Amino acid sequence: MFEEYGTTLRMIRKQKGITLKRLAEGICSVSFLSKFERGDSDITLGLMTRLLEKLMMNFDEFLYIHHDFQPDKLEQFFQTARTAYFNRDDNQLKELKNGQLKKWKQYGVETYHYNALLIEVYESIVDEHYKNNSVQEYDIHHLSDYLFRVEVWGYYELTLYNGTLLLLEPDMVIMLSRTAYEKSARFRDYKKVHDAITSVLFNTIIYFLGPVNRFHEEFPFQKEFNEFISYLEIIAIPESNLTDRVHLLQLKGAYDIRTGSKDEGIAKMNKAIQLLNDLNSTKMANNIEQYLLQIM
Amino acid sequence: MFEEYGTTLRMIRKQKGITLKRLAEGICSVSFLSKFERGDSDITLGLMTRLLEKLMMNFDEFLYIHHDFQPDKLEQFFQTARTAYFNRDDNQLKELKNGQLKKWKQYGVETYHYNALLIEVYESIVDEHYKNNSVQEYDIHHLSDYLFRVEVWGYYELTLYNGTLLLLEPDMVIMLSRTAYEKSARFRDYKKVHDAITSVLFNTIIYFLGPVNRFHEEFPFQKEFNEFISYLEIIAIPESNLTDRVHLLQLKGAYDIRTGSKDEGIAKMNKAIQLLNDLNSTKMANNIEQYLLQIM
DNA sequence: TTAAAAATTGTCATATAGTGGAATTTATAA
DNA sequence: TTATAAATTCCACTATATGACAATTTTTAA
Repeated sequence: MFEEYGTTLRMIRKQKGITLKRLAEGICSVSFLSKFERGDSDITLGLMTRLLEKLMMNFDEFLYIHHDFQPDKLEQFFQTARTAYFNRDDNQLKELKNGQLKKWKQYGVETYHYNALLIEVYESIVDEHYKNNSVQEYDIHHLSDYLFRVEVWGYYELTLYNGTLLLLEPDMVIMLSRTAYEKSARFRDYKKVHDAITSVLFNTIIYFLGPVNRFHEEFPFQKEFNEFISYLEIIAIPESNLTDRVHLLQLKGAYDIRTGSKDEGIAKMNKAIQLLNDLNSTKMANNIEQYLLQIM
Repeated sequence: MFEEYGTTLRMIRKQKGITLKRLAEGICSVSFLSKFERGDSDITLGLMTRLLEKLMMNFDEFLYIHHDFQPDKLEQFFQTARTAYFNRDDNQLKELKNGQLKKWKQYGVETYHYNALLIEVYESIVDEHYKNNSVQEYDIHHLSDYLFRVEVWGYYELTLYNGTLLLLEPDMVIMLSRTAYEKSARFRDYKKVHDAITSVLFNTIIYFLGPVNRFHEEFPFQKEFNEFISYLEIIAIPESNLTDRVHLLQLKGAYDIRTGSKDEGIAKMNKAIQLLNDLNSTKMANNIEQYLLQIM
């Protein structure tokens, strides 16, 4: 049986005060639209597209309403995974992982496998005494293989990579992040994907800076740092995106400190902290403050 | 004939390295998927939903790719209208309007009429010697009637209202903006609509502040100003949305000046300007500076 | 190469998406 | 109320989306 999209459509149509006959005109027959709206028939993608267009509504919004104001399954998956990760809820992580593994075995579709891998990465960070301690090298290799193969990176690939990059080797991160930047180029005007690209670039830079307890060591990634900063500057941050700009300022400050220009770096980070406090974004300000303290 | 969605699906499937048989498993027959992917058949909405889910892709992104990386028709409409408005291109405005009027007459669907109205509002602002000088009162009434009637405001209603509110009477704006705020509540986790709500609230506040050349007059909208500011503060601006926070700071400054607390107001606006300059958002900083100069 | 396996396409049968128009219900107006 | 029109549903029918399985092409592996 099919989902009863029609009833949702009818609700929307009624709200807009459009009669069934008028909506159908030029698209399909009145009798069929009636049948569909009552939930007595599924509908062809082509017809649905044209009906929604006439109702001034896009597919995403329609499905959001239809699913009782819940995001789509893919976003729900990433969202719950992230939430479980932030809450260090290893039970939920395990449950999520098993769900994906089950689907992988059932259908043999690799993407479910990658999803399980993403969660495994989360698990290994949350639980330090993780059985395997590190995620199977074979699996990681499998995932990066996939990412290299895909020709256009969309929301899925970017979000997947974003969650796993912390566990990859530097060489791999350099190549994959560059690939991510290049192969998502066509999506740059599509907000959701654009945000995902930006996020990948930020995480890449954070990766190269390394954990705070190693800030006294030599910094071998100057070239890479500048490469990814330049991607961000040239393409990703419009003047109006102040949040990302503050974030960038913070990272540049950390870079200065990392490479010896302590005073400059501290000045930048303090400026970022001050900006955030001026705008009452105190939690974000505190985070940077903490970070700065740990570095010093 | 139908659009050949199938070929796009095939491309995506191949990229992900998933075999036709595996994608079809549990959803539809192999032979049908093959036929669909070759463009020899349309497909039911129900099947398509499940196929895309398995490919880890949402509808919006799929259609974006299918339409050669162009946004959907609705967004295109609003986008081109706004662009023509900013460029003061009255030829394009006229063309757009006629397109919508034509569809209105052809189908009798009122939404096309509202779209034409939106553009008429733009025209009347761009061309001061506009024939009717002001948009027909009857039409405006018709539009606000619609907005009052709709029970859930989505992206369309919010964007439509956002573009026309400047020409409405204060009483109407108070009621409609409040309605917009309340009746879009269920969408607050849906980014696109959330942004549209925020934008409506900002424009409402700007409306009440009035044009710069009347800043010396009495300010009769204290209550309303505070009402809409509170909506913004409570619900609309998460800590991470610095751009909106700066914008809010600017408006609070303008409010102070408008209501007599000059020094306080100037201080706030200067702070906003400084914040923007610190982040190299010079165009935005200049805009505020211009605004401040005109007020004084 | 070549044989075997895997993946895709073609053929035909059937379920169901979709149509035209009559019948029914609902809204409108006197 | 009652008559009239408008909107929706019902019904018989057609077109096409979808399935089962055989035929063909492509890939894999020796």
